[in-house]
Amino acid sequence: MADLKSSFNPLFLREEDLRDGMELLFFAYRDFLEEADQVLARHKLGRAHHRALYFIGQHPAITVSGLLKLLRITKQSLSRVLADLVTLGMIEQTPGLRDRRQRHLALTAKGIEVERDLTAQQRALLARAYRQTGAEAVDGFRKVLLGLITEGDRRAMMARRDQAAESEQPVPARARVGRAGL
Amino acid sequence: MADLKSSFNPLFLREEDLRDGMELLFFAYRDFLEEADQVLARHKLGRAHHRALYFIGQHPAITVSGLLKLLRITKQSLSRVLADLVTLGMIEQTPGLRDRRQRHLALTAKGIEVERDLTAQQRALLARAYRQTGAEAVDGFRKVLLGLITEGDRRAMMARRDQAAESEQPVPARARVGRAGL
DNA sequence: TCATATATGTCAACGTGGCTGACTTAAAAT
DNA sequence: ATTTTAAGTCAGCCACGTTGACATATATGA
Repeated sequence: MADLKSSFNPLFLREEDLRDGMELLFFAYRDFLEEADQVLARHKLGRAHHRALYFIGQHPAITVSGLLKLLRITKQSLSRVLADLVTLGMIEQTPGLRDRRQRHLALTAKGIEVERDLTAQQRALLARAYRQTGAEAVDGFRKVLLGLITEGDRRAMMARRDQAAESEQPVPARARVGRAGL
Repeated sequence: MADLKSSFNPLFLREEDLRDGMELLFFAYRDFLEEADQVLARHKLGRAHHRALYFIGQHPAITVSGLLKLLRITKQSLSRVLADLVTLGMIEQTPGLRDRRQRHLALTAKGIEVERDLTAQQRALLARAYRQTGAEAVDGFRKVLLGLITEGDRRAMMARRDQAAESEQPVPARARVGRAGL
C-alpha cells in the first residue's frame, strides 16, 4: 500500500491537508485532556499529577529517570509532583535491588483508584471513537501516531506491544475478548 | 467495515489497548510540539503565540471571540498574546463591517512568514508519518481524531473540509497534486 | 582502592501561560 | 431607552515548566 509517487490521491501531502491534520490533532488533544480536568479539580490535582500517575501505572516499578525520559521534563519539575503524590499516599518508592541508588515507583491502592478515576472518561471517549470508526481506522490512527513519535519511544512502544502479545499466547483466545469492559 | 459486535479483533476495547492509544497520543503530541520549540525560542515566542498565529492563519478574518472558542482560553490570556503579536507586527486587527464591535484578525506578511517557519518542521514530520503509513492509515487517523473532538468543532471541521472540496472542483485535477511541496 | 560517573534529591529564582474578579467602552439588539 | 454583546484592561494568583548550583549515596572502571 501507499506508493506515494504513483498515487494521485488528493489527500496526500497537500499543505492544506497537513494543516487539517495538525488542527485535528490539536482539537483532539485539547478535548481529550478536558475529559480529565473536572476529575483533577475534584481531587485537587493538576495535569502534571495525572501524567505521573498514568505513567507509573503503565510502567510498574519505573525508576525516576525512566519517568523523566518519558515525560521529558526536568527532575526538579517532577520531584515536586512526586513529593505531592507520596504525601497523598498515592505512590510508593522502593530502592532498587540491583542498584540501590534507584527509586522504583509504584501506585498504591489509593493511587490506582485515583488513576482509574482520572482516566475513566478518557478511556470512555477513546473507546467511543474507536467503536464509531472501526478496527481499520484504529489501526491507521495508531500507525500515524507511531510515525510521529521519536525513534526511541517508538521502539519502546512496539516492544511493549510485542511482549504483551507474547505473554498472551498461552491465554485462550476467548479470554481476550471477554475483558472488553468499556 | 468494522462491525464491532461480530469482530473478534483483540485490538478492540480492551483496556490495555485503550491505554496504549492514550500513550501514543501523548507521545505524538509531545514530539509534535517539540518540533516547533527551537523555532519558537529563536523568535522569542511562546507556544501560546504559535497557537494564535496558527489559528489566525487557518481562519482568516476570525474574530477575537471566534479565536477564544477555538483555543478555549480566557480573553485575558489571549489578549496578552495578541498584544505581543500586534506589537511585533505579526497580526493586524480590522473592525468588522457589519458589526463594528468585532475585531477581525489577520496575519501580516511577517506573521505569515513566522507562522510558516514555526510549522515547517511540524508539517514535514506529519508529512513523513503520512507517507510512511499510507492513505488508508491517514484516513483512519483523521476519523479517530474527529471522533475525539467535540460536536461543535467536529461539525466545523467537516464543514470546512466539504467547502474546501467544493471550491476545488473547478480546479483541474492535476493542479491539486502539483501543490505537494513537502 | 581511588577516581569518576550516575541516580536521586534539594534550594532558589524565574518565565510562561493559564485562571478569577472587577470594571470600562462602544455598538448592537430588543 | 434599556439590555446584551464584543472587546479590552488592571490586578493578582497558581500550576508547572525552566536554569543553576550543590549534596549524597552508590556503582563502576582504571
